[in-house]
Amino acid sequence: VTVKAPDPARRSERSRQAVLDAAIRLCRDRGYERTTIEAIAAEAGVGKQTIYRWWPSKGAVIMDALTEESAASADFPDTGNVRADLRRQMTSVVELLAGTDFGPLYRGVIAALQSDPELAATVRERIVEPRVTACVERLRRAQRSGELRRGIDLESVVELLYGPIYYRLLLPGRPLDPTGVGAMVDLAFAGLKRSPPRRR
Amino acid sequence: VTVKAPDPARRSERSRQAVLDAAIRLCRDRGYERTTIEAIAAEAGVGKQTIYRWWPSKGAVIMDALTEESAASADFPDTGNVRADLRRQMTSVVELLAGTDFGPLYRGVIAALQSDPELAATVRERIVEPRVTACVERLRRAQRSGELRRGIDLESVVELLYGPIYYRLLLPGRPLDPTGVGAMVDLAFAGLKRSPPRRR
Amino acid sequence: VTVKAPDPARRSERSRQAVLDAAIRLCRDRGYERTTIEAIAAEAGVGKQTIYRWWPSKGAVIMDALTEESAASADFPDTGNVRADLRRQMTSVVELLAGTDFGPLYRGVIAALQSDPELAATVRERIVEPRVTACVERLRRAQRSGELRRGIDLESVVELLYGPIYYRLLLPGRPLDPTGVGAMVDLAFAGLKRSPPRRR
Amino acid sequence: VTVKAPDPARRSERSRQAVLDAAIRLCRDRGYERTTIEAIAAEAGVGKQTIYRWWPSKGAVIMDALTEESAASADFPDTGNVRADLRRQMTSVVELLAGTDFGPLYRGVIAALQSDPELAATVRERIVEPRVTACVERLRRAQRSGELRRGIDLESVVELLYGPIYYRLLLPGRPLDPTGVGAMVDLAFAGLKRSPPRRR
DNA sequence: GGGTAATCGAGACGGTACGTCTTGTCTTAGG
DNA sequence: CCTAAGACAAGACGTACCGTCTCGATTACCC
Repeated sequence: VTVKAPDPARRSERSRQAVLDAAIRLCRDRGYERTTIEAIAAEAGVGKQTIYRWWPSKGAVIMDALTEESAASADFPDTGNVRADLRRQMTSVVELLAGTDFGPLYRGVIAALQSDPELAATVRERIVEPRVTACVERLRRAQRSGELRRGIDLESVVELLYGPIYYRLLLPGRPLDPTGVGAMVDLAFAGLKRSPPRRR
Repeated sequence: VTVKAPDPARRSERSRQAVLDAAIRLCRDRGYERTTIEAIAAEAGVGKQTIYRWWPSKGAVIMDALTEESAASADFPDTGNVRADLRRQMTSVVELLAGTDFGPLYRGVIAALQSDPELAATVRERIVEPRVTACVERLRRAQRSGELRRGIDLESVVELLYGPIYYRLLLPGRPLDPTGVGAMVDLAFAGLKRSPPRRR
Repeated sequence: VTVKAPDPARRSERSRQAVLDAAIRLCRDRGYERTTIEAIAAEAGVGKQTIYRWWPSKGAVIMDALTEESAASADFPDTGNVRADLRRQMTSVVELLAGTDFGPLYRGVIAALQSDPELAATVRERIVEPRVTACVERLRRAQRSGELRRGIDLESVVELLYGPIYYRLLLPGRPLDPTGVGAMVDLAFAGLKRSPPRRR
Repeated sequence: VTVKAPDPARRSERSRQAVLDAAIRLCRDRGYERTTIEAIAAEAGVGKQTIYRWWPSKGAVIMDALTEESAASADFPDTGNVRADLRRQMTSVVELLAGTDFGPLYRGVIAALQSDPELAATVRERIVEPRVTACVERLRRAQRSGELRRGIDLESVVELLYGPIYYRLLLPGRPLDPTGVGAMVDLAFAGLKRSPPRRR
């Protein structure tokens, strides 16, 4: 038995926009958790069925709304100085997460994704992977040009760079702060261990 | 009007245990999200009121259950070799998160905490802060003994170490894997940048 | 503003038949109440609009289907013996109601008509009145020929004859049974009261 | 597997009354068909679950409301004159059906019962059978005392008396009219056929 | 050791949202 | 212009849980 899929050609752009707008508006007003599909439909002036027809879950709606409003490209700058480029990129990521609606909404999506494999897949494909890939590529270029050590796993480097950001986004304690991101990148670059004294 | 607080002395240990056991059991069977207070009460053979009397939320119950079963101390080993100690410690953390029930439950708690400040505070106090503090102290000793560079913010180091773990715990893509943790610690120690050639 | 009436000349006979057939089929399978316009359209391979264009309600569709398949005339036999004619006629009515699909469908229509004046009017015109009129006429002839008492309201007689049938059709308890109809007619003819003893 | 039945001892009389009142009020205002369980719950200030817990269907609620407000006994008067007693009784039935809220509500219940066997059983037990039984008993006494012919099936007599009432209650055409009921009873008593001329 | 007060299991309660279903209208493409 | 198809706004359906409440029936403490 196959589920009858709706025909995307007949989709009402008007309703789609209304739903995404309403979702953003409600999340802003009452937060992700207290925003319901029921309320989104009412706020958007749309039948609930229209939402269920085109999105599998509330998280998916918010995901769409998120990628709609900030179609922020995953592209990395490449000025030839990888550390400067990473500082700039990570700082702008944190500014987005800490300074706009994006942060709280994204936190909600990540929370939802813990128990929603379909949403997890969407987030991976649409958010995580593109950025990982772009970052890895930038790092590879830096590695080739001798800015980075050889023999290190670049995906691990991505995690070393993004990990602390997610840590502060999702765990209570020190909330995200764009001003400290540069130092974090520098720390990752320099490493923890004491440099051996240069021989004179 | 003061809220009448229940008297802890009269609390039924039997019920408390039954609730925590039932919570763990249900979360294991159907996952955090699909576990309800209703079901915990039924499974534990306990009145719902008994749960609401002693815990503020489902997340708080799971938190208690979690800290009950793994009263894993936050203590850090100190063998004098900080890199080895960190490798051992981080590896055992990842083993707990990836190899036991703890991981999925903890993911659920972190998801819930995104919209529950009270739970967030509990997690910070009972889970995050003790470990951060213990880690910072171990790092400080290492810094004093010259194993670590001076002038680096130790809390940031903690985030650099734990960040990638939470990244892989909470984001879809590469799930946690205890075998790679050591390399990650090494990477953080060595840093990304190419070491300048030793002068001859 | 005038409602634009559809042009009957352009009506698709093919669709009309498909709808009526599907309606009968679905009512037979799942009963009147659980048959929906949605399902009729799907089963008939017809757009919903096509149904809404030509029929005002589900009840009207079933009404059409009913009068289509059993175009049973309302004509009364007239053999000169009114009691025998009524016995025959009422028995055949009950046989139709109790022995075919007609009964359950008709019950559904009568149920629907309680809250649908338009359907009520249709049923009155197409089902009830023709039969009442035919019955009254037959009774009038009987009255003239001296088989029936004079001075009795013939419409009331019709109700006395049909009433018990509808009673058993629509109320739970004794369901309709064609074998008892003759006795019922006899009872109506003879009346309840004890005949005064014939004088000797 | 047994369905867990709610405990009637814990039932809230307050809610029960509020539901029945609201049901009557809404049916009066918008009719049986357009009254929804949703609206009854809202109007009564009651959770929907409370309705679903205690009643199997909307029809059952209305049934309760009906038998609540008119706990009209099924008793028959017995003055010794059966025809007069029946005239009085049938007239008061018709007055109830034609002159109060009872009529429209009862029509709705009978409509619903056509596709709801459980409701049908309730109506049979609570409305139909008691009245049939009471009527049969009164008729039996009349039969014994010689007011009625012997050898006639008394249940059929009940149908002969009530049938025309339900006919006019449920079919479109001549609506119920209390003033004509007496004549109808007389007609049933006298029968249709011309009395044989008394011999001189 | 008897009174009394709080906790306990149980589960009904007023609510809210869920995800589904159907209604009757509207839109699109094809004949 | 009718048709098949089906998206749409609306809103009721019956279910699941929420957090509060009201019951008796145990406790466990105080006098």
